[in-house]
Amino acid sequence: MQQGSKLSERKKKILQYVVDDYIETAVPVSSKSLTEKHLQNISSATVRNELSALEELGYLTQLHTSSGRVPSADAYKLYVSELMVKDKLSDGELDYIKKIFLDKADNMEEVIKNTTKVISELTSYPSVGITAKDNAEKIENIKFFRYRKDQALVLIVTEHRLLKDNYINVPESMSDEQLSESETVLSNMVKGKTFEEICCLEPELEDNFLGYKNIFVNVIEALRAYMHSSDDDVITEGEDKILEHPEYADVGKIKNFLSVVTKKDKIMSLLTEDGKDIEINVKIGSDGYEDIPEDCSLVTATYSANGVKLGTYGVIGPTRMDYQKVVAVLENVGKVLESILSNR
Amino acid sequence: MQQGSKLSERKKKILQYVVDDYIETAVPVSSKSLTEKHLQNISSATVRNELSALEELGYLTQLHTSSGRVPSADAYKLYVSELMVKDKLSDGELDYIKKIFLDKADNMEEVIKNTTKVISELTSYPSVGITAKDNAEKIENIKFFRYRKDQALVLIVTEHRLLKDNYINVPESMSDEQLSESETVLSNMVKGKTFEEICCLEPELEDNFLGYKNIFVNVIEALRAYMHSSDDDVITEGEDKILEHPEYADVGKIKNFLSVVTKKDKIMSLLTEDGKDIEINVKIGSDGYEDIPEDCSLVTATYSANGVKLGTYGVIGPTRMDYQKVVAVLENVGKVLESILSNR
DNA sequence: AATTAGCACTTGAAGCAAATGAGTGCTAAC
DNA sequence: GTTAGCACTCATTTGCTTCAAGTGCTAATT
Repeated sequence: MQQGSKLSERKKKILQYVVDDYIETAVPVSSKSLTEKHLQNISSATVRNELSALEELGYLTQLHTSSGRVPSADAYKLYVSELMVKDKLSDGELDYIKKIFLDKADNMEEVIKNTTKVISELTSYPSVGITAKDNAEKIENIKFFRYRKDQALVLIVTEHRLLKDNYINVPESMSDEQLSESETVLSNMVKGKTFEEICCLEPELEDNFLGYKNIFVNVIEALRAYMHSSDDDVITEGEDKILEHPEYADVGKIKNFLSVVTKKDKIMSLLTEDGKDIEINVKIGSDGYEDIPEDCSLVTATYSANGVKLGTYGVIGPTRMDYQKVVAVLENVGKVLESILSNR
Repeated sequence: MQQGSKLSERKKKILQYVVDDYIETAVPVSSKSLTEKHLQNISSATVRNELSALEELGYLTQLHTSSGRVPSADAYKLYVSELMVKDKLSDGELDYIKKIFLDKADNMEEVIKNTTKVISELTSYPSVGITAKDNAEKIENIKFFRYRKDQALVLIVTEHRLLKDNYINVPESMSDEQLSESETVLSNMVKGKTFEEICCLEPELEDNFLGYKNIFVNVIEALRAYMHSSDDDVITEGEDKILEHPEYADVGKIKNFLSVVTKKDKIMSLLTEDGKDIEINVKIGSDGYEDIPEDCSLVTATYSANGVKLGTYGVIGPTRMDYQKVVAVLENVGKVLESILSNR
């Protein structure tokens, strides 16, 4: 990977203009257009020499000998990390982010859904996200709600979440009092324990369950299933936004794109990584990530609040993507999210 | 609207073959191909005469003078109601339906999600559905679960459902005992009442709330919000399946299609109607429904179990749609659904 | 040594005409 | 009522030319 500093200032400037223009117009950029728009004081021939050098260095490519230049994956990466002028969001956009999260920050599900939604709406690219599911998260309370003779909803309160999608079977012969008692016993037992610790319990082998063994087996089974289910943790939003970009005028490409975005396990593995707070990460398909289509980029940020990792969220779109906007949105969403969740 | 019986048997047969072939191949069908595939005993000239007559009657159209014939909206409607040979699903497909619903029939949400999912997967078209939200559904029980100092989850058990997505604010000053007492009072009060009755209550004006007025106001507010929210009741699945069909090779068309399918209020109004049990209903875009794109069809069925209407589900796709398969899937899903939910 | 003007060369895109062929409609015979 | 036969239509394909945008290279200039 090339170091940006190896390039002369002029080369950097020219490369920046090429990427700027290409992102804006989607048309390969020519030496002539560069001198007309940005570099009136040097001639197109000089620019051609520079472009040729940048091509040699691997930052630019040509579709054919007589076409303008197009940035390479390396160029985009350099652009995001060094060349790009950082964008600021408008006040309206900032207000929009704040409003969304203030309106609906009651439960984690809403927050997470809104995160991908906001990102997708403001960037106009499909967004993806994973919720960090923390094995070390402590359980505070467990409650059963029997809503049918043979079935109960299991409500689990943790440090950061309320889980309410787990169900267990309850023997019809069991009385409400017995169920309530088992709830108390189990609740006391799990209080302060982490998911990991609880999943490792082997109720079959223990004695202190006061006869509620099968209930406990069911609950632990449900917890294990929850911990190992990866599906619900991947959220995508605005997949159809990809259609609005000119490089996706071809149905084959759209299919290819969607076949990746809809594969939750692939998204999962792409987003799972140890990023620091709101550190922007760019992955480009043509750069060896086989789960990202050739002409796509994935730009992500990892969010935390109160030192707890919330998850990794980002945008997936054409390599020719409005990185200025995307980075600005990701950074600001992170800030708002953190500030809102911190003063809970 | 033409009556099928006005057509001679031979015309019906020919029209059926035309629609069959066109659905299969997506290519305008010619007199020659008809005589070769289906009508070896009559000449292509005779078929041409019949086709010409069917065109006169409004069942067929030509793209240009020297192209084959394409069915009109009327032809498709006649095809579905009279001409089409009813398809049977394979044992594998039937097992698939049963398995899905048996695995996850615990809660209504799952059932509903799986309904659209199964329909979409088996037909390979996008599916849509609305859950019948019955004003007259009776509430059996209400429970509060306080998971944070200032907030509680409201669990509502009705005849057919468990609602668990409503939250209320709780004054921090309120003790757990007080909340539990308010729960008992409220639960007794609503037991056996319908949503409609409860939404009409005016807690501000009543006295018998033992000082829990603001909790009750909050709950009723949440219930009203739930009853009036239409968003959650519309479910769509497999929108991307539309890409697999050759008539959607054009991105403009795809956009147009998605702009309709993603508008929940439009879907809502299209699906809201008084259909009988598993009665198949076909709406064709070019037939005056302005919310359906020109070249699209919407095929729906309304499902019930134990005499209670569950909702209306269906498929939206190109007018040139595999109606045989779609109708077979819709009918069978309805049957399985009914049988599973009836012996609860 | 860097810059630039000038020119030859490449190449995709656009436009056009001719050839192709699938399909119809119509007429006259069966 | 059916059918063979033929003229006619029209979208599609193919090959060809022209056009313009853009580069690379060389030689002159600063």
